[in-house]
Amino acid sequence: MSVKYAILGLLHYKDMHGYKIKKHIEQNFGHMWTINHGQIYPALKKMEDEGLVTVTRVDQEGRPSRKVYSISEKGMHTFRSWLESDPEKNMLLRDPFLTRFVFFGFGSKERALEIIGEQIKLYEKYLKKRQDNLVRWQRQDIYVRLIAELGVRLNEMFLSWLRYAYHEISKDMEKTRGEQGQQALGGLT
Amino acid sequence: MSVKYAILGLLHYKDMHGYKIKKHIEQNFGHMWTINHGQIYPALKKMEDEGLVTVTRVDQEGRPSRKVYSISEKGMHTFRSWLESDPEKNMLLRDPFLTRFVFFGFGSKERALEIIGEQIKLYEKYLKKRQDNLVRWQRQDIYVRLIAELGVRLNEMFLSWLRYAYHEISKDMEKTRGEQGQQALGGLT
DNA sequence: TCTACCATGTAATCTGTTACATGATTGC
DNA sequence: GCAATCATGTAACAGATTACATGGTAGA
Repeated sequence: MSVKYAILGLLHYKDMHGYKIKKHIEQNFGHMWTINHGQIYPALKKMEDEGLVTVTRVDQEGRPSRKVYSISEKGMHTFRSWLESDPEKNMLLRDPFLTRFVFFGFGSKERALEIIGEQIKLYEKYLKKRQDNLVRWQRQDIYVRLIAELGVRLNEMFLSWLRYAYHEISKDMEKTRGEQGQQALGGLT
Repeated sequence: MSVKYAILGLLHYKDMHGYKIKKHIEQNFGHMWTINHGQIYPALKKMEDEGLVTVTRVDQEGRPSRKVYSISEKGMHTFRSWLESDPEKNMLLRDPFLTRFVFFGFGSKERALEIIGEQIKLYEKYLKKRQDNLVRWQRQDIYVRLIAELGVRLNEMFLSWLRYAYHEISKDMEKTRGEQGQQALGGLT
């Protein structure tokens, strides 16, 4: 369970509660790691049972109370042996937008441009967020800073590709104006 | 099941057997989609039961025989309604290398550089493959060509980041020569 | 008034990974 | 001789998503 080790890693920096862990991952590592709250709460509970973390309930005024977790000695050892051992696993990646993109040739170009336009807006928003991160992480741990830089570069590259794609498809649409239906299908390898 | 729709999409181009589908995805879409054969064979079977595809057994000399799948009318309709409908799902992304990278500060810099060096070699290999794809897809369907371009750009960006990271960490190592242990931990948000 | 955000949790379901199972051929 | 590639499949397990469940506050 890589979620487990990732949480243990984050708890090295500071104590956190489940909701915060999720927000933190989205904010800082969204370009390399996605997560649901349905994974975090059961994971934290299990880690508590295993003695890897300890909990303190913190009540708040006007807000639901938090369960703040701290890493234990045992948790640190567990984390360290994970960090030092282990052959790398494969990357897991599923991007529904790109999966659809491949097959845009079987639908209308107008719809394709519409969907690409939405992605552009979305990634413009992400880019701002990641640029903020970069500033915040500038004087911190070198690895976290490098990860933030990757986030910005990745986002910039993806945005520039999206705009290029938009442009290329528009061009192609003008070229084939008057014609209709699908393009000729290429011969797949 | 996005695996299902992706297979239906591929079968629009040409008939394929399970093993080929896997190879094809790895070769052409590895930068946006990873897959195991343990997903493909059961999916194909299920799709056959649902009447989305038809099968033909093709015997070969000196090799195991293949089960070649073709998309049916029903399969095309199913695919088309998927393509046109549907709000986008979230991206699923898990990169074990980057997850480890974030926490390299808790291990040794030498080990970090070693692991980064391995990734550089790996992505140099991938880059070659993706550049080959780009040439092969140059005159094909615009969307597939654009996806191939994304693959190359993504790979180039990642490689340049890896080299930059390697350099930055080396620099940092020299700066702190003589000192030992970990860096100061930054205050997380 | 309605949406978004804060904050936790569980259960059912859906997906993905790994190991087991088999076995021939090609290239180093 | 050994590893990789071709080719299919299943079963057990691990991991991820969604919906259900609850409920207050802040801002548009």
